[in-house]
Amino acid sequence: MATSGDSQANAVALLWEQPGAPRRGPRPTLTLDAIARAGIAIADADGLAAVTMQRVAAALDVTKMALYRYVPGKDELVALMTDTALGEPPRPGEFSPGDWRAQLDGLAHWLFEQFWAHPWALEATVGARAIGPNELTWLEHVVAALAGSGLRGGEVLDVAATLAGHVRTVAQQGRALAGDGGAEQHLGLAYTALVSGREDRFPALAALLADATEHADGQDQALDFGLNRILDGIALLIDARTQQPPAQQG
Amino acid sequence: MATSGDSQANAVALLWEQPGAPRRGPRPTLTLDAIARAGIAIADADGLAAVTMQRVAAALDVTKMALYRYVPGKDELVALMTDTALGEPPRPGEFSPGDWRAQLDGLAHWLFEQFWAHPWALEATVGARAIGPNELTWLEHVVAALAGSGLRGGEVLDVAATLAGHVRTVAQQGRALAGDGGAEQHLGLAYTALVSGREDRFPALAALLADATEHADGQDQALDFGLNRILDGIALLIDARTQQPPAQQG
DNA sequence: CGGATACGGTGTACCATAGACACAGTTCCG
DNA sequence: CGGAACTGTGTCTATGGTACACCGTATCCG
Repeated sequence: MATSGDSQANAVALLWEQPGAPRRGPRPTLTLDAIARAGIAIADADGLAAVTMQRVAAALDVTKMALYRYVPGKDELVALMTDTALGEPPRPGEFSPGDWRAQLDGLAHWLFEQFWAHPWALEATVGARAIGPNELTWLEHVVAALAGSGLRGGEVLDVAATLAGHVRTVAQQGRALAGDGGAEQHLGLAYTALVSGREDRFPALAALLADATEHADGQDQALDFGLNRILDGIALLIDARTQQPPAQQG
Repeated sequence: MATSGDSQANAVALLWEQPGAPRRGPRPTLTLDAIARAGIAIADADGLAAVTMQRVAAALDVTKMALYRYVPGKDELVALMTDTALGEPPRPGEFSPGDWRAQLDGLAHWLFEQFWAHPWALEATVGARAIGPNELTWLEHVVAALAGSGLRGGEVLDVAATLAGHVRTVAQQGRALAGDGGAEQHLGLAYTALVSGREDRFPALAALLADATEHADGQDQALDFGLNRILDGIALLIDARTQQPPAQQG
């Protein structure tokens, strides 16, 4: 399992190729989808570290070496799991046509739900990685929502990145707390434990925590708060663009 | 190396405890800082996967088991590396006092530089993890910048999360391209390769890419673009708050 | 219809890695 | 000066990813 190498290229091929089939020899017992789902079940239950070739194979009643007939290696298996777990994003254009803000909001919430349901997907999508069909479809919908907004191409991609980044962060922070110990319900409490006894070193934080612990807002609020700030900022730009000669050369 | 367990608690202790010393027995050959720096050098050069106890130990001319006298395990070593690599954030209040926007902008850029210089830190900071002193200091500065802005405590933390999330995302996307193959200079090119031949499935994306490939904006622009949108959105909220009876009970 | 040919699953093996444990050398305290 | 605390080392185990040879099976071609 190498982080480097061209496992990325292999993963791309695996994620994008059709299951179209030259049939010869014995019928395969497994399918890529079944393998992915077995891995997802393990990762959902016990985390990404618990996903070993051995365990996935055992869940499918084959030996681990059998898996290598379907996936080139573990990296590619994880990439496959990730895109499968994501699932196909909804088409927000059908529900709120013309309302880019509602569409982006919906897409962000959907993405959050996926990361929330499969927190290991956060770990699986750091560093250089292959982009799967479902992930690209999500991006397609974001781009479609912003078509005709007056934003330039690069800007649209940047908007998508900003949205995805925020969703990831909130999902991660929520899971970092609810995930392992399960004891701490709010990020503030984790900070409070660290700041406590070091108020001289973190005065602003200490003051904030002393005042904020009562009306703790959960991760839902954290998602919407940042999301609304980001969408406000985008709206500002779009408004500026649509009231001017569109997009001066630059 | 277990992702689960209470390695988090151990890491917290390791990151926060003073090197204060009961001295007896032979003088230690190493220091936590030297170990962290050896690990950082390896991770910078060959990625996080290349950081093994063996290799870190070899770089310090000891056996790998000697490291276990200093760190409880590899997870804790990585946590230590991460906070050490981050380094102490600058105090933006000294340079632009009273200007929260300039301060947040500076803090975000600083964080981006750290992640850019140590891309493995992105991988090291997913999932449940311990928060180190430098990371908390960064948060302290963000909170200090927003003190007196009229934002509520939870909202301030959410702002910090949004900023950090955006920085992480941009750093990650930039590295995902520049990192491994080094061939692709812009995210758009990676997308183009995938969309190409599937224009029917990704029409909006295809149109965007066809039009946007020339004026490609690098990761610097991606950072500033999203950052400005986020800061615009925050400014909107702050303005609204400061022009009204401050913070109706929520 | 019968081999050739591909293909799928298995068993065995190898290597790298994280970590446990007992031991031996070293320094300080009383 | 003797023991206690501490440091680095050598050895060992378990686990995980993956290569390879083998054998059985289903399909294709003549």
